[in-house]
Amino acid sequence: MSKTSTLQDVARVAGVSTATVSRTLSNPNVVSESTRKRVAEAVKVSGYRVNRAARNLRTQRSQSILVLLPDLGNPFFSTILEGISSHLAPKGYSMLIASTSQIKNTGERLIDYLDDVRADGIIILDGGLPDDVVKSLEQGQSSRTIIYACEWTEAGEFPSVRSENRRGTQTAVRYLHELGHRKIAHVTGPEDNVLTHARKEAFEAEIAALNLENPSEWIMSGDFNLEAGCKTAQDWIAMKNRPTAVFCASDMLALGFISELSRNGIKVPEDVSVMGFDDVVLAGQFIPPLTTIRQDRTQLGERAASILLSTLDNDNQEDGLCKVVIPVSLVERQSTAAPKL
Amino acid sequence: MSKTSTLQDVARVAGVSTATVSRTLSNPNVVSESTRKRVAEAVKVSGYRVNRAARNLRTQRSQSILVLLPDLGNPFFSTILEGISSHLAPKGYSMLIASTSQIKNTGERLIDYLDDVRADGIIILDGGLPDDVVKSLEQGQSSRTIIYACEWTEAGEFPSVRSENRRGTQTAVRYLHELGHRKIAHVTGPEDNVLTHARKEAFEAEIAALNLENPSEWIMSGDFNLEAGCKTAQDWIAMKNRPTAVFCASDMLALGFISELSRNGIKVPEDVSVMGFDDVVLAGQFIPPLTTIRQDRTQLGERAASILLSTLDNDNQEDGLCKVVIPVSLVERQSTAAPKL
DNA sequence: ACAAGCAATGTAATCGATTACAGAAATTAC
DNA sequence: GTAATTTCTGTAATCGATTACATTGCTTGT
Repeated sequence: MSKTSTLQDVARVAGVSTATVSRTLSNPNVVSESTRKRVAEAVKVSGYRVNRAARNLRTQRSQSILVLLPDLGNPFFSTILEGISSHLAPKGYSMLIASTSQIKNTGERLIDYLDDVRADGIIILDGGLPDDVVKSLEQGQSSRTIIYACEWTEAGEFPSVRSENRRGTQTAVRYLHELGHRKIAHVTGPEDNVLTHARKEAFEAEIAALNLENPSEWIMSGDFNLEAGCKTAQDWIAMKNRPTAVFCASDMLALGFISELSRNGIKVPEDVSVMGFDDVVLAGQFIPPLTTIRQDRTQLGERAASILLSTLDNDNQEDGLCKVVIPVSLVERQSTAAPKL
Repeated sequence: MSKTSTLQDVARVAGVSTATVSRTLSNPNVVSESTRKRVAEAVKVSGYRVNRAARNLRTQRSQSILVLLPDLGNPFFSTILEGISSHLAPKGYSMLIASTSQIKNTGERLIDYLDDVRADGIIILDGGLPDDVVKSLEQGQSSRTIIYACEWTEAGEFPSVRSENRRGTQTAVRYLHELGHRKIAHVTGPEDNVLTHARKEAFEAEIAALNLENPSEWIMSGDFNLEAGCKTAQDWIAMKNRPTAVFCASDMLALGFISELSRNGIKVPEDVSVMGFDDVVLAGQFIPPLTTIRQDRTQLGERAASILLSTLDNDNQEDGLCKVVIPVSLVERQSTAAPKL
């Protein structure tokens, strides 16, 4: 029916050339006041909308950013997405989403998104991309239009935004120590994850610094999810020499841990103190409310988006490979207490 | 440096015309065996990747779908997204994400995404879009390329995929009734939501059918989140004539409800039975594990995507305004029990 | 043997915006 | 008054793929 009108149509109505219309739209101050009005009017009557496909072809820009997550089903990431999106939308950028498992399955190459003119940049929330994929991304100047958020990779050089994982862990351990705990255990995240390593190393360092007991069974390997928390709680129950406090590498772990203990009649924090990391919405409402280290996930997303956009727009190379670290904070709730005598 | 190669380049290498290359790629069986090989070889050596922007312009298709959510930060939707994405990716479609609040803020018109050639179709997860927005979408044949998932709208005619909200609610009430409860309350979702209405009406209908008591204070208006659950729990506590069972319109509500009760020393299910709706990951791990009505959110997303894609591809008009309803099921856990005598 | 049909390929128009370049008009300089 | 600028606008090339139409050569039927 009424096909959407093109620049041509607007030009005809306004009685000017398409070049003038285009200029009026993208750079109003180079045309005269009068044409500006005429064109504005013509745009209005014809209901003109720029055709993105055409613009994208000509400019070789897509005005959209690809966000890569390890797992779409995991609610942990939604807040980060919110942060990213809130920065992108006002600047006219769209947000494309894909999961890394998808990428692996379909055999798509990430770099294609860029070459393709499907995306102008990529925000990666998954530190676990295969090395060859990362290497291929690193080539050319494309590495500048890629940024890691939350997680990062050691397989290549990319700008990144992350939380203070070390300081957060240190804070947690010290807090437990100050409560009087001397037997502190750690439940880690998944084996091959950068966050897991960072937090585990920081944990061990702090335990050493405080001169605390550290049998190897007190480092329990888990995952970031509830199930792993339940499983490791079983391990804790089975221990002869039980730690009086457990620092979990994620809130979900901690919640699973607590819930499994509770099913076995063990009380938190009376019998054991449990801490998490993240401060997900639920942490404050759990029973008991969870003491945890708060990561500002919204800001994580916002900063990543903002850095990416600024390098895209100004292509100011000086910025270099920036690495931004977002502060974390201790949120004291009721899952922790002084140890029983 | 090495600019990505174009169809022209491939054509030159293979010694054929661009038309032939294009045909080989999109419709291999119309070219001869020998050219097919030559072109395949040329594509490989030149590392050719189709330029999406160019293709999009020519075909007036973007090979991407816009998904609109009410609130990106809400983890409820991530599983639906997972379902959508898993269907889109293998078919070569990308997934664009925007939140409706964004749309309202930036004053963007949704229809533009379609006119724009930014998206070929839209999946809407928010039944609460302003009426004028919905109306504008309904015009033209664009209404066919829009589908509501999970929620829906009464302001226009669109295909949709939803869960059995009525039957789910009925199941919940009957289950509580069979446990022996005669005083059953309902905590609703947010005021203006279609799911809220559907569940509330179904609740009232079933209460009437079972001939149960139904004072107005037993319909408590809430929201879908934890906070509302806490607030309404206060209301329950303040009641003189307390219901012995509470059916909440969402799991988050139920979890908030339970956690607030627990803070006040009231035990679930001993003192009151609480049910939710959704079956979020956490429901099974909460203390106590939550009895709830399970919605298959992955399937919700998958079906929506699959219907949308099939109308896009075949544009088989016969399908008409389909309305798919996905079954729900009762998940019996430990937040419900027979009432105290 | 010749028309008709088919298969494979090439030529060139096309999608709709952006922008380099050029030209016209108006302003300023001296 | 003429040259030099500046300001504004138009012409036309361009981005890279797709595809209608034309062409060529070959098969097939009678």
